[in-house]
Amino acid sequence: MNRAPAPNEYRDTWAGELRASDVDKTVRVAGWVHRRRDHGGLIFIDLRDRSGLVQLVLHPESADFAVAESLRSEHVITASGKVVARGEGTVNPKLATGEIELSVESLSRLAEAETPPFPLDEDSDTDELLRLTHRALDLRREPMQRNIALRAKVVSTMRRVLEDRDFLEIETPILGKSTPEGARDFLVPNRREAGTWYALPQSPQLFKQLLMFSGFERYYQIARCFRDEDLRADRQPEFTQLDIEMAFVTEEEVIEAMEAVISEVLKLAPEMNLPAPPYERMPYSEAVARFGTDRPDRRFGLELKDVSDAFRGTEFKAFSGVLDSDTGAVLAINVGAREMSRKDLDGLNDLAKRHGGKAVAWAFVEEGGTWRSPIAKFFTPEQISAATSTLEGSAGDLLLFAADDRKVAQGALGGLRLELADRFGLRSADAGHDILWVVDFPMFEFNEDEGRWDALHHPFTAPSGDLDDPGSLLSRAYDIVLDGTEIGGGSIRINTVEVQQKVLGLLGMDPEEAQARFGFLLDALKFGAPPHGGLAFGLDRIVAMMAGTDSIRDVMAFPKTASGSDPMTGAPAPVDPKQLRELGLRVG
RNA sequence: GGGGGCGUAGCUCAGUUGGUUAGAGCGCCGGCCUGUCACGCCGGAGGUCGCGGGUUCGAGUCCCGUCGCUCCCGCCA
Repeated sequence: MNRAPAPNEYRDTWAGELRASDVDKTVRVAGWVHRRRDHGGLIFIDLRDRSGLVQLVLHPESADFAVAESLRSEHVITASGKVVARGEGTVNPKLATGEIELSVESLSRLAEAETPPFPLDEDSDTDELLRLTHRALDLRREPMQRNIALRAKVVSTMRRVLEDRDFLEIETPILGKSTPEGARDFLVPNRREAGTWYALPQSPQLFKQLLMFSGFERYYQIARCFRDEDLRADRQPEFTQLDIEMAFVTEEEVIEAMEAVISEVLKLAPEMNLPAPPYERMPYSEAVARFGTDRPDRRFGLELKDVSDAFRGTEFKAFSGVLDSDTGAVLAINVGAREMSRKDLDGLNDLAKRHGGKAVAWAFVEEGGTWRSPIAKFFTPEQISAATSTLEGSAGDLLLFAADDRKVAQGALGGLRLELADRFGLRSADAGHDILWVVDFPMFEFNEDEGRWDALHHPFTAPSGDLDDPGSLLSRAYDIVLDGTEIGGGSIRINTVEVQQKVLGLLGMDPEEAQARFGFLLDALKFGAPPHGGLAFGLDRIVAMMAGTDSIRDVMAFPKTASGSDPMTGAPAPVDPKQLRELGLRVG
C-alpha cells in the first residue's frame, strides 16, 4: 500500500503492514475474520484486509471478550489496541506481521456473515461453478486478490510507459457496425429502426487507423473486445486488449515501442527472468519449419526436421506417394531416449489426427544404427542411415515420422511436439521462459474451398512485394510470442486507397461490396493517410502467464463459464416481452 | 457442431462383482481449554448419490436420455 488509510471510525492502519517498528503504537484496523482460535481463556483472531493478515489477541478481562467469542469466519470487524511484540517462541515467520500482534482494547462487529460454502483460506480446488456463483466471496481468496492486483499493476504500467512516450488514450465506440468477416459478432438491436443492428467491436482496428488519419499520431486504449465464438481456458466472449497505433513509423519504431511496454510489464514478474529487449525475431517460414507453428515454444527441443531426401525413391507407398507430389514432405522429430509403451506409441496416431494429420510412424534407433520399427522393413540400410543422420539419432532415441502435405505434416508434428513436451514435463515453469517476435508472414493463403485468397493477418495489413503475385507476398506483420502463446500481434497498415482496394479485391470482394463494408475507411484514406502501424496485446493472456495460471478466468474479476454464462447474475437470461416488442423482435 | 473427463454431506473426495443402515478428512454446531497461528481434545448434526426414465428381487454402481461444469478439435480475418 502506498499510504495509510485516512483515519476514521473503522481504521487508521493497514492490518498487513504492521511491523516490529510499530510496537507500542495504538492503532485501529478493520477487515474480515480470517480465522479464530478460541483457547477458552484466550482468543486469537486473524484479521484480514487487502494488505494481509494480522493476529488480534484478546484476554478474558478485556471488555469485548464476549464479542470475540461470538465471532465466526468472515464476520466484518473493527478493532483497536496496542501493537505488541510477540514473546519468545511465538513469532510466526510465515506471516509478514508475524513478529507482532494487536492486543485488543476494543472490538466491534460491523456485520455478521454466514459460513462460506467453500474454503477461503488456501488455494483450494473448489468447483469453479460454485466459485463463480459466489464470486464476491471467491475474490477474497489470496490468490485472486494477488491476480487482480497484478492485473491492475500491469495496466497502470502500460499506461505509464505509453504516456511517457506521448501516446494519447482515446476511446472508440462499443456500439458499431457488423463486419461479417472473422469472428461472429455480438449484435445489439436498434429500437429506432427494427431490423437494424449494432455490433460490438471485435477490436478497435479501423477506428484506431482513422485516428491516425486524424493526426493523433500515437494512440492507445485499454479496449474491451467481443467475439461470439466458443470459449476456452484462454478465450472469453469479452476480453481486453492493449490497443496501440502510431503514425509515420516503420516496423522498427513499432517494435521498439512495444518492447518498451512489454518489457516494463514483465518486470512485474521478475521470477520469469526474461531477457531485456531487443527480442529475437524469427521469420514465419523458420517457425513453421522448425516448430510446426507460427507461435513457437522454444524452451525445449523436439524440433521438426525434413527427412524427405533420405527417403526419395522408397517403395514404401505411404512415403513415396507423398514425395511424388509437389507439396508433400516427410517430416520427423527426434524425441530422444524416452520410454514409450506400445500403447502410447499407438496413441500417437490419435494425437496426430487431433492436429489435422493422418498417422505417425515411429522407430527406435538401435545399437549399430538399425531401427526397431514396424516400417523398418520398407527401407534400405542407406535410407535408414540417412534419416537417422539428419535427425542426429543415436542408440535408444525415438524417432517420429509424418508423411503428408508439408503444411499438414507440420501441423500434426507441431501439435504432437507440444503434447509430448507436456507429457515429459518440458513446459513447466522451471523450464524457464522465452519471448520472441515472429515476422515475415505470408500475406495470403489460398483457400481451396472458396477459390480465393485469405488474409493471414487481416485485410488492412500492408503487403511487401509484388501485388500481382499474391502467393509470394509477405505482410508487414509481427506477432510477439511468449512461451508458445501469442500475446500480441500487429502490422504496418495499408495507407493508400489503391492498395487497400486491390487487397480487398484479392480477398474476393468486388468494389461495390468493399465500398458497402469498408467505405468509411476507403473514403478516409482518400484524404491523406500517413504511413502507420500498431499492435494489440492480449491483456488477459499476459496477466495469466505472469500469474502462472492456465486460465484467463483466474485473472478476470467476473468471467463467464465455458458455456458463456454468468452463474452469479444468471446472464444470459430471457427479457420482458415488452422489451422485445419495443425492439420489434419476436423469439422462436 | 464433434470428442474426452467430471457430477455422492457445506467443501474435497472414497465407495469392491449390482446386495444389510452410503463413508473419510476438512468445515459447521455444542462442551472443555491462557500462547495458538491449518490450535488441540471430547461429543453431535448433516445425504433428492445432478435430474428423468429403464433393466433387476434389489441400482450411487448397469443401460438410455437430459442438464451442468471442465478440457480439447472445429471456430477464433
